[in-house]
Parts: sequence; structure tokens; C-alpha cells
Amino acid sequence: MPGPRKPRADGERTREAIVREAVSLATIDGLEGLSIGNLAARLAMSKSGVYAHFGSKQELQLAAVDEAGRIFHAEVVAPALVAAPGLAQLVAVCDAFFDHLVRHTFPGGCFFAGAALEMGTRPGPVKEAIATFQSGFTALIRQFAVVALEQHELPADEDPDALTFELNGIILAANANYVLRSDPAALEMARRVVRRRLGVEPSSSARAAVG
Amino acid sequence: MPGPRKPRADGERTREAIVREAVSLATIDGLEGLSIGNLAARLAMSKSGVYAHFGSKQELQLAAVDEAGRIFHAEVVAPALVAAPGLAQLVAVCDAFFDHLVRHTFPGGCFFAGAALEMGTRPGPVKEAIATFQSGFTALIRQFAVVALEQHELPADEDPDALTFELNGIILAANANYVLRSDPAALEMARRVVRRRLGVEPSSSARAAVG
DNA sequence: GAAGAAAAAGCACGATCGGTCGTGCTCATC
DNA sequence: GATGAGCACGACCGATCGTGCTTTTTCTTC
Repeated sequence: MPGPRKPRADGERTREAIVREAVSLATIDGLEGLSIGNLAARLAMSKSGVYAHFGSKQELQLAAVDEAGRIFHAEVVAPALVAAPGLAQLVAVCDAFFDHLVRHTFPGGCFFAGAALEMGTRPGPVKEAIATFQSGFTALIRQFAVVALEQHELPADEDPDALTFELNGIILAANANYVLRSDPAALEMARRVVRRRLGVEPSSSARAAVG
Repeated sequence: MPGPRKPRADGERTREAIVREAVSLATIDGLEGLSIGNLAARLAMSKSGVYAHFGSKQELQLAAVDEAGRIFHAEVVAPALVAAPGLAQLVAVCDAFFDHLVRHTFPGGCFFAGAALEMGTRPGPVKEAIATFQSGFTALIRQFAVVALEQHELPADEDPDALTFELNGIILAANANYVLRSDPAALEMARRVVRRRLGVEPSSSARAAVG
């Protein structure tokens, strides 16, 4: 059998650059609309030079989803994890998402919101990867809600699944409105709605005190 | 100037068939991914035969958006309008949307949810048409909420804009989850959440009595 | 610095893209 | 039933798509 591939330091760096640009391009053209030629042009590379790193378009898509997940984790999940467990983390993860949008990390808003709708009708590993990530994010929010419930920061009759569903909806509505109208007011509205829904005093500091 | 075009009855019919198929295809491949060749193949027509009806891809996209709006109105808006004005219409419009999803009118779920995210980064008449429709639907929900408020079917301190935003979010979350997982449970959850949010007794009849 | 491997470019392929043109077929009208 | 306009077709355009194969450049390691 052919021995293990030994990537060169040089190659790793360009591969990273390719994947990062691929994620950005995918939020504009979609994961399917992402084209190797377009990608190569943006990187001042040849088509085949880009292509050789992946071997197929699907591998490129998978790499892009993976990278998008890493970025999402760094920009949205990680900031929430440093907040106090429970209700504060629920607020923090939503705020981090809205920050993530207003920061314009990607031109097309949330990568996964777009990718989920685009790949929903295209069974395969790419859709699976997206669904897996989405499940993980949902589970994270739900866990925050469960802890908040245990700490009596939410009404005892609150259903964690329903609350997770609602917060997910607020996040999606914020993304859709912001992408379509580029109006930060949509994000302010989203922050207000999140706080009202969770019974937290409006804005000011993001650190929530136990009620 | 060349006089007004006088379409033939025959042509109108095929044009309708083209546009309807275009809407369906667009929920799978996206408005941009929609290809004339693919469309022609599905209709057992020639590419040029299809193309002649529109003159440009953008015109085809605009026709598809228009048709999607008509379908959405018939399947979601119209059923809501026959309900009793106020709170009942709020519930009815959400239920009609979920019915619209479960009915599988389009393979890719809500046409406008996907189109809004896809065209958000593509300024032009198509994006404008989508934004216009979205504004209209938002205004409709808001109007339902205002009437419900006037009829004291909702708490007096309820903000119509915030409520509209939340319901829009629930709708988007239902669509995203259903598209990604094809699980009707997402829609049941959405119906439950809508009712709980509006303070309506769960399921059974959709006709709401004034509280 | 020479040898070997990895990275990137170059080139070409079949398919498909949106779009144009010319030619008949078909319907509606007189 | 002739005539003119609308309709649909097939052929074709240049461009771009994803994907291979071959060659050249660049790094790494002895």
C-alpha cells in the first residue's frame, strides 16, 4: 500500500487559505454554486492547483463545512461558554450570534442557515455534516436551558425543547432579516425579543444576574 | 415602436406550465441554480422554446418569484383571511404555513425562505421582488396582531413588531428543521409553540374563542 | 548541493451554462 | 381557406463547469 501522505508546511498553509475563502464564497454563491474557477481566481491560483488539494468538489464542500463549523464555534459557542452557566449562557449565545452577524464574518450571514436550506433537498455527506452541526448547536442551547431550569432561572413549567426551538427561530429570523435588508435594527429587535422571552432586563451588560 | 404583444392562448398555457415548474425547481436548485436546460428537460421541451418566453434568465426568475407569491397567497394567506379577524387569524396563518409545508407543495420547503437567503447578497430586481413579498407578509402578520390587540385578545403590553418577529422566527425554524430532517415532529412542535406564545388552548379546532 | 517528494501550473476533455438565430408549424382572424 | 403572427424547434455560440493527466517549480531532507 502507498505509505502515509506527508503534507508539506507550504501546502497546509495554502490549503487553509483555500478553505477559508471557500467558506466565504459559499455564503455568497451557496455550497453548490461554489466554483473551483471562481475560487482559484480569488486566490490568484490556477484551477488545478486549487483542485489538487481536495480531489473532488464534494471534498471541498466538506472541508468548507468543517471550517465553517470551526469558525462558528470560535465566534458564537466559545464566547457563550465563558458566561455563567445557565440563563446567562442562553443570553450570551444569542448575543454572540448577533455579534457574529454584525461583524460581517461572512458576506452572506450565517453559513449554516443558508447551507441547511440549500442542501436540505440534496442527500449526501455534505447535508449530513450540516445536519450534524445543527444538531450539536441545538443540543448546546438545550443544555443551557436545562441548567437554567435546574437553577430556577426560568419558570418551572418551561419546556427546554420548546424554548430551544423558539430561540433557534429568533436566530433564524434575525439572520434572514439582516441578510435581506442589511438593517442592524433587525438585530436590536432580536436582542430585545430574546431578553423579553427569557425574562432578563434589557441590554446594558451581557452578564446576567440570577433573578 | 413595436406594437403590444398579443399572446396566444396556447402560449399562455405553456408559459404557465414553465413558470410553475420553475418555481418547483427553484426550491431544489435555488433561483440561481435554476437552469434553462434542466427546466426544458423536465417539460420535454427545447431550451430555446423555454427561453423564448422570457428573453433572459432574470425575467424567468422574476416570473418564478411572482408565481411563488401567488401560490403562497393561495395556500397560506387566503386560508388565514377566512378566519375570524384578530387572534384567530394569527393562529390560522401559522397553521396554514405548516400545512403548506406538510403538503409538500414544493420539494424544498418554503420558496421565500430559501430565496431570501440565497439572493440576500445579490442586489437587483429579483432580490427586490423577494424583499417586497417578505415585507408584505410581515405586514399582514403585524396587522393581525394589531387587530388582536384592539380586541384585547392579547396582553395590552404586547409589541406587535416583536410578536411579528417571533412568529416569523417560529415559521423559519419550522421550515429549516422540516427541510433538513423531513420530520413532521418539527411542525407539531411549531404549532404547539405558536399556541403557547399566543395563549391559545392547544390544537383541536383552529377557531379561537375570545378569551 | 543533490535527490526525492509535494505543490502548483498547464493543458485538455466532455458537459453544461445562458443566449442567439433561422426555420418551420400552428393557431386565430379575415 | 389564405395570411400573418405567435410558438417551438434544432443548431450553434463563447464561456465556464468539474475533472483528469502531464509538466514544472518549490520545498524538505540527507
